[in-house]
Amino acid sequence: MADPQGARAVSPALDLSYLESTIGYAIRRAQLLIFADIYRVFGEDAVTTAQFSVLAVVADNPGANQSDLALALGVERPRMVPLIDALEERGLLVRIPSIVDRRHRHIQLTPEGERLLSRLKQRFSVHQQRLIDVLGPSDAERLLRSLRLLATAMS
Amino acid sequence: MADPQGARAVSPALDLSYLESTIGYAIRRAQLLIFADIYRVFGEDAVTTAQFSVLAVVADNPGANQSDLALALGVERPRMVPLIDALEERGLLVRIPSIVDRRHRHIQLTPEGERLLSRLKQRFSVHQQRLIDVLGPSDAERLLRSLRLLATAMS
DNA sequence: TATTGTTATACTCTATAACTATA
DNA sequence: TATAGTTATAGAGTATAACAATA
Repeated sequence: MADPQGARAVSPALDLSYLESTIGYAIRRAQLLIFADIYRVFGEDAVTTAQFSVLAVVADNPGANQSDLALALGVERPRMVPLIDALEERGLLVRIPSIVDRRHRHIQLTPEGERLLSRLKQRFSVHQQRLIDVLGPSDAERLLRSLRLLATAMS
Repeated sequence: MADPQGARAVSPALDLSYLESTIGYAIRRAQLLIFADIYRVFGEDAVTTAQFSVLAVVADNPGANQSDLALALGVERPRMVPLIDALEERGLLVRIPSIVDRRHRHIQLTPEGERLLSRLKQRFSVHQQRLIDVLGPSDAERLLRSLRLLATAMS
C-alpha cells in the first residue's frame, strides 16, 4: 500500500471533467487498458500486439508479400522489416523469395508459428470475453459496430 | 490518384476478418483515425494531443504541480518535463516555484495559454461533432459510456 | 520509370534508474 | 528516509528519404 497509515497529505484528485467529456480521451484511455489486458493474457515471452496482427493476417493470407501486409495493417513498409525479422528469428514464419517476381518475398507461417498463433488466439479470446463480461454482450456488439463505423467513416 | 488508368495489377485486399472481429483491433484503428482528425482540426503549428491534455487540465486545476498532473494524465513523471518545457517555451504556461514547499512548481496558464486553449477547444468541438454526426447522438453517448466503463473496469 | 525490400535517420513515446534539492 | 523535479538511457513506434535489385 502506498499510504497505510493515511498519515501523508494526499493530493486531491484533479478535475478531469473536460477531458472525460471527450471521445478522444476516453478511447485513448480504454485502448491503453485493453492492450495492457492483452499483454496480461499473452504472458511475458509472447509477442507484441503488432506481431500478433502479422501472424493472424499471414495465417489467413498465406504467401502475401510484405507490402501487402504493410498496407493491410496500416504500417509503413519499412516497419515491416524488423517486425518480420523478429518473427522469422523465432522460427514463426519464413520469407520465401518469389520465383515469378524476384522482388517479392512471400510470407508464410511455419508449423511452429501456426501452433503459437493457435495458443495466442485462445488466450486472446479470454481477454475478449472479459470485455464482453464487463459491457454485456449487446453493448459489446454495439461498441464493435460503432468503432468499425468510425474507422470506415474517418479514413 | 494512385492508379488513374486502372492499368496496374492491384493486389486484392487481404482477408482481415479475424482481426476485425476483435474489439482490440477496432479500438486501435478508431483511436488512430480519431487522433488524426484532431490533428486535422488543430492545424499544423498547434499542439500535440498530450500537450492539449496538459493545457486543459491545468486550466481547470490552476497551480497543480507536475507530479499531480502526471498522475492525473497517466504519464510518468519524467515525461512531464519535456511536455511542460515545450509549453513554457511557447509562453503558454509558467512554472511558479512554491513558497511553501520549495520542491514544488505550480503550473499555471498564461493569458496566451488561455487564449490558445480556448481556440483549440472550439476546434476540438468541431472534431467531436464530426464523430457525433457519424454515429448519431445516442450511439455517440453510448460509445462514450462504454469506453468509460471499460476504463474503470479494466484498471 | 516504378516497385519491393531494405537501410538510415530522426523524432516521439514509454519505462527505469538515479541524481539534486528539499522536506 | 521520502518526495518533486530533473537527467540520462534504452527500447519501441512512427515517418521519411534513399538505395539496390528487379520489373
